[in-house]
Amino acid sequence: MPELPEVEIVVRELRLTLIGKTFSGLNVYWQRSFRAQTEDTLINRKISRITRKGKYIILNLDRGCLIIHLRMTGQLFSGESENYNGHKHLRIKISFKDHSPLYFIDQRKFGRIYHVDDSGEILKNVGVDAVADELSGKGFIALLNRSKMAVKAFLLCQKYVSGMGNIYTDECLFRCGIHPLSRCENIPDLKKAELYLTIQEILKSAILNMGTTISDYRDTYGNQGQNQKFLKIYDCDGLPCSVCGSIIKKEKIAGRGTHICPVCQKIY
DNA sequence: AGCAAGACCTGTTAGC
DNA sequence: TGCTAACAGGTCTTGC
Ligand SMILES: [Zn+2]
Repeated sequence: MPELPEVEIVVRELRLTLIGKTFSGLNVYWQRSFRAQTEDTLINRKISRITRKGKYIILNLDRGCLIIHLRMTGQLFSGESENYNGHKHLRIKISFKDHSPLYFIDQRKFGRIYHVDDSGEILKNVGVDAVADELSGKGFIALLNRSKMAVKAFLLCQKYVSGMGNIYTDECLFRCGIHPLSRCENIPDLKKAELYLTIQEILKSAILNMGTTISDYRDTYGNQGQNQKFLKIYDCDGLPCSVCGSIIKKEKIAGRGTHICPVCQKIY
């Protein structure tokens, strides 16, 4: 469910509610949702800093860190407004010394919370964050030049650039007129630069719109995003393309449902 | 190297 | 109406 913009919203909210808090309790209701990869205990650890890399949320503690990935249906609720005890999909409840809770709700059980000494092992195969300052247009073009992969698979795999998921990949490729099966290295340089700028623009405006809610996504207060109102290709199969009027089609590419305008998007 | 398919899960919807 | 198959914002692993 959540891609970079949705995770960024969650991270910004967690910074306001969790920084400085000390753990007092941990209840795990679905064992596989929680992985302790350290001998240390969470109780009495204090949250100092909260960061994000791609779709990973990193709670830096006074010793070690807690890394959270929401995968398809994971949700974090601060529990300020509502009580989620007994919720059908409650997998983990974290309590703090000030008695405030953090609930991890996850219908499909794909999400994970890891307690580790160091984030290095989990993040070692995750590429540079798509909206990080370290990723320049030049750097992005250099990555594409080194790959013979289909561009959709390249953007989804997280190894080179992290944070893009199925929605934003389809949106960015459509807006650039690039077919998802195009080989990265074959895309013209001008189009590679356009793709970089489009990714920045689409992801950053989705953050301003508080993320995309198709069905499950909510922020930590339970609010839906607004960005779904601005999607031009994702979930638009059967509708006319906003640019040329052709009927938008859907096919399976890189293992995912992929939305394409058969006229606007060229295969390179 | 790159790709496809299956696994991990539960719930909703489309089609017969 | 009721059953079944397909599908869903994501990784992982395995095997060609
Ligand atoms: Zn079109």
